[in-house]
Amino acid sequence: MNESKKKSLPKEVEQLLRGVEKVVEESEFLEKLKLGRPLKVKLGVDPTSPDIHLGHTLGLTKLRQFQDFGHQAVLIIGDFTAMIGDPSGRSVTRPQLTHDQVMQHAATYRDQAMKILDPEKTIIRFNGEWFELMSFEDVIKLNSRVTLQQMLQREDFSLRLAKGHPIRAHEIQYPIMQGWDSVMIRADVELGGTDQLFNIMVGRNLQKEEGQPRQVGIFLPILEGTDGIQKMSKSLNNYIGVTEPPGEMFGKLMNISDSLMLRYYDLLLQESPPADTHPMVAKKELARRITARFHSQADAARALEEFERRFSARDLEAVSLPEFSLSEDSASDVVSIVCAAYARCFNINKSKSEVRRLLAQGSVRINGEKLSDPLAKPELPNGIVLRLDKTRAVRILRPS
RNA sequence: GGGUAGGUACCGAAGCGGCCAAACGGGGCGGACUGUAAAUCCGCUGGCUUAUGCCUUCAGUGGUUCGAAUCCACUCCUGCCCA
Repeated sequence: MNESKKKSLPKEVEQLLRGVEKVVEESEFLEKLKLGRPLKVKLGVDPTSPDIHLGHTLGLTKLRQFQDFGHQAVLIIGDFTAMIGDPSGRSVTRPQLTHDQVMQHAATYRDQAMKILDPEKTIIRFNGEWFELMSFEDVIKLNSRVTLQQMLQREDFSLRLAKGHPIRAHEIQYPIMQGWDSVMIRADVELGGTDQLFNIMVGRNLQKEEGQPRQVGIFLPILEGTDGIQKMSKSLNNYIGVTEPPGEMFGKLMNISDSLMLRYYDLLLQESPPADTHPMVAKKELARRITARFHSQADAARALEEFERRFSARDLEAVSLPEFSLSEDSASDVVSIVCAAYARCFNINKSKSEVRRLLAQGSVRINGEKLSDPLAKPELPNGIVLRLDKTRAVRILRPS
């Protein structure tokens, strides 16, 4: 190791461990860094859904940091593990996906991950590469190294056990497979959320048995979803996707609670919110910066401006809205119009009963006036704004 | 394979022949108040060309009954105990 490298090491360690919740084992990590070669840093992702959200970005951002220090990032796309679904933190068996579905997700997933990682310096491996080749005999051998008790100690399983909920045999394969990935790529470091503790430890054990140096587990905090309580996840619908349009991303961020905002500052920006600032102002800043990260400064500035006009000044007229064209002949009632607007402009299927409820409760408005009569056939001149609910409105377009 | 307890709406959970589209809680949604925050309050939460109306739902299929989520038979699924 040369002199300059030696000097920069403390800084490197400090940065790489910033925002990290736990390291197993820190001393081993320091030893590995002193080896003076690029470390193989593994991050596994399961393409169980086509989108990645802010929760995933914690791991990706950390991986990027490793890349920037010259380490080798290995992104494992768990095409085989995704078919099982990680049982971590789950109280029910995940629905099983076909390999085709998984591969479709994987493609979009990779693109999104590369928004954060350096594509030139990232090795991408699919774990199907090795699992596909294993015989049943190999699988049995692999399984013989782990005891059922170890598996069942995990909270998610023991809870299900206690509650009498089923645990299917394939689910306990998951940690074994994830661990085997580490063996196959000879990982030096594996990144993961704190909920990955068990899975990553299995990797360590398997590596040891294979005579490899054990990987170091670096555990990142779990990002709460927009509800502020549960882990951000697609299935709980409390996520902010990295490909969401700027306006939506900004809006979702503005909708979080103040206490969650502190958390997001901490985890996503790795800093504290500005002192002596109104929470709302701080939140706008958070929303702006995160939006800028996944879009552009200009997009973020526009999102902020639109937000202020729309929600602070309550000026729907001046804001860009989806356009809903109404054909001349259709003298439809409000219910059908609103229903169609939801469907065409927002891809949301609302039943007519549901729309009637919204009407009755005063959600639908024109010029701030509530339209509560479902049978009404209101005047809807060209260009007028039809408010559907708190966050959605359309501009009516009539062919002239 | 034997025994036993179960399978109810997004989730948990009542109901155990008519008053059941199904209590209650959670979640979600809408409204009021706000900072698209929190807290609070009110309302909604199967569908339908608003109808003291009709249709589809209580694992599935058949049956008993004027009438079934509720009773019977078989099937499928799950937990627990035994093998």
